[in-house]
Amino acid sequence: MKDVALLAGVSVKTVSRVVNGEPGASTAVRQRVLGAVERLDYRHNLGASTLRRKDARSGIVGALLQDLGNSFSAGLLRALEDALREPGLSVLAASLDEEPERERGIVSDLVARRADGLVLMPATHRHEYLISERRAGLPVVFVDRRPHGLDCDSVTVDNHGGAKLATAHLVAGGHRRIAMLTDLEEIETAVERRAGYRAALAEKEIGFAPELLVHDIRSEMAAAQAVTALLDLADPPTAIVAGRNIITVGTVRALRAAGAVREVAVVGFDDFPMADLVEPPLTVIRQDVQQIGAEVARILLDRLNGAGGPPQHVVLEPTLIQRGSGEIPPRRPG
Amino acid sequence: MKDVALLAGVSVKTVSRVVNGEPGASTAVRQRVLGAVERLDYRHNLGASTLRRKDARSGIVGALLQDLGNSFSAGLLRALEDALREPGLSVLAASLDEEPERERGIVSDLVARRADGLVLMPATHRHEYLISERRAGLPVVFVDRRPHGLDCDSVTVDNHGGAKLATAHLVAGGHRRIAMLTDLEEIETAVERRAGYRAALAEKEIGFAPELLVHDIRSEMAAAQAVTALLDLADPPTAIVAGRNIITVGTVRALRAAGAVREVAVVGFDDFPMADLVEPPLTVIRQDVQQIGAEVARILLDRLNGAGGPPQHVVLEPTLIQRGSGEIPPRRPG
DNA sequence: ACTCGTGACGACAACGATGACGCAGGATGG
DNA sequence: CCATCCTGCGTCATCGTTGTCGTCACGAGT
Repeated sequence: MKDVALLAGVSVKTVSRVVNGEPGASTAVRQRVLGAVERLDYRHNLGASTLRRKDARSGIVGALLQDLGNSFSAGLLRALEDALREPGLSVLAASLDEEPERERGIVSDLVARRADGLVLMPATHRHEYLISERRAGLPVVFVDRRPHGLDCDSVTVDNHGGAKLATAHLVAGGHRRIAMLTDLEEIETAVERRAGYRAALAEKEIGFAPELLVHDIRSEMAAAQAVTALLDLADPPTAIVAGRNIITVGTVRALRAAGAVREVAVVGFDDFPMADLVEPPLTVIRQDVQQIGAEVARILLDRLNGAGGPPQHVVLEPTLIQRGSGEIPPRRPG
Repeated sequence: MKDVALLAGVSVKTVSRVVNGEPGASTAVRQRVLGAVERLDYRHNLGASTLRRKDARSGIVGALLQDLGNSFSAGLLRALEDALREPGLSVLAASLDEEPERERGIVSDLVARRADGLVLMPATHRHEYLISERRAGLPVVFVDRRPHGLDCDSVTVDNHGGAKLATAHLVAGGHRRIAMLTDLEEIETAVERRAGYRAALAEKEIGFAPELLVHDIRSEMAAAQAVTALLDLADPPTAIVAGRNIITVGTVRALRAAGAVREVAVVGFDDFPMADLVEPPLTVIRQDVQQIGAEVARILLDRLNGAGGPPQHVVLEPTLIQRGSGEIPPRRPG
């Protein structure tokens, strides 16, 4: 910038004025400065600028999601990006992969970068470590999972209601032996979905069969193996609720391998792009990622605009999309 | 930092030493400083730090992809993130949506942020505007599309070869009336794929039928409509090469609507998660996003480590994954 | 002619941090 | 006992930019 000032024959402050489009520079000077900028390939240094400025917005928002490669996180990221672009915010995205250490590391990196806000799909279970950041005025919005030990905004989906909806739908279809497959015990959404499943069974007065509730399933392969084992039971399930994206895939794959794809009903949690083209077309519980992302962005932007008030906890209702796999009737025993 | 120094009874420089883990601070002083840091909730300011430092690495890499919500971009982002995490780099991700203006805007933002490097899946067709950045030492790696008017690293897929492979596979299956659907005329990968299709036809001495080559298809719906129109031809195609992810989806949907899903062969470009569960299972040309991402990261890290030398142009070969949809034989005429 | 306002611009300090250097005091070697 | 080195820490300038305030010229109003 000094060089530009020298070449244009003005002071650095004037260059600053021109670069920032501030008033107080005549057209002639402006032209000279812009010419010099061009000739010297000068680039404004945003870091130094935010350092000096009073309000000091870095223009960065951190998006700490579970896995940027899966369609849920990716869709959410995209929705966030769209809503944050207009106000001039950039998104620094990271995958946490359920690793608490990574979460803490990336959060502290973002704090050091003076991010304007954080969107967090936490891998940790306790969030007290964020209290000091919140007190310092950092807006944090939790997504998909609620904060614990920390009072701050969140946008979640009614997992309990969603799983209940799925299970009740199968019961209404005549099923009594309904299995459920979920992720790690310690993941909150998985716990809620299990609870929803049990609540639906209880409401319909169907006994809970422990052997039909399988958890700690972390991959497609694990899901497929679990399903294969379930089918080998003396009294196998006639329907399955798949607690998550990849579990649904593994489930369908196992059913297909067993030739049971038209015999056992399936309802998956989480919709995905080609679910209607699978055979049979998949009935799913859909969480609207667009809407989730838009809500998160709305809350974050409000906070950035100085909105005070108590934390908001938005809970969105998932919907049941019937496509066929969930409407397969139970096989008549014997 | 001043406050911390005051509370700990030392100079700011000493605080700096402790915070950065530099030698030259006794254990006693270190403890006092860390205590003060804790009490005052002091956070290191990375912006100020990189401003002052000589080497001035911001630790940010920009990833400008087409659409973070689609599985190709998302997978690529994930692969990049994984490779860049270890050397301590964060990824600032953005979707370009084929909009040249957006590309320029985001690039200039990243330059102003002093990003350490750029990964670019360009929406623009000419890249001279990056010459000055390159000269200033900014590493830029193009991905999926080659640079034009600029000599810099790139990692691409052999689109011509991939499309040729798909087409030849259908020809080998006995097809003669093979349609191809591609994206916008101006998108380079689409152009290459069309060329590969025509090359395969020419090589097998099959006449090119203009009515079977449809382009400027931008959505699932457009693809579906195009396919429906193709089926209504007097001499409809017996096989279709779908030039892209969403085109494949639209194609399958239209075939299904027409009840022709077992009559017309389909080979799609780009694999996706549940392609084997679709009915019929989809034969596709797969681009290995993991590998692409890893190559991009490798080149970028080399450049960051000061590797000189001429630009590298890595071209990866896509592979044909046979699953069924591409192996449907042609319907016997009449 | 004098004041006064206004617009264009510059001088200077400061944002938060670190590099270069300096200085005191104790350990070391001859 | 002195020269020398090392350790531990402080002082100062500086990174690139902008907020604050001052200066100067010029035109208008009386």
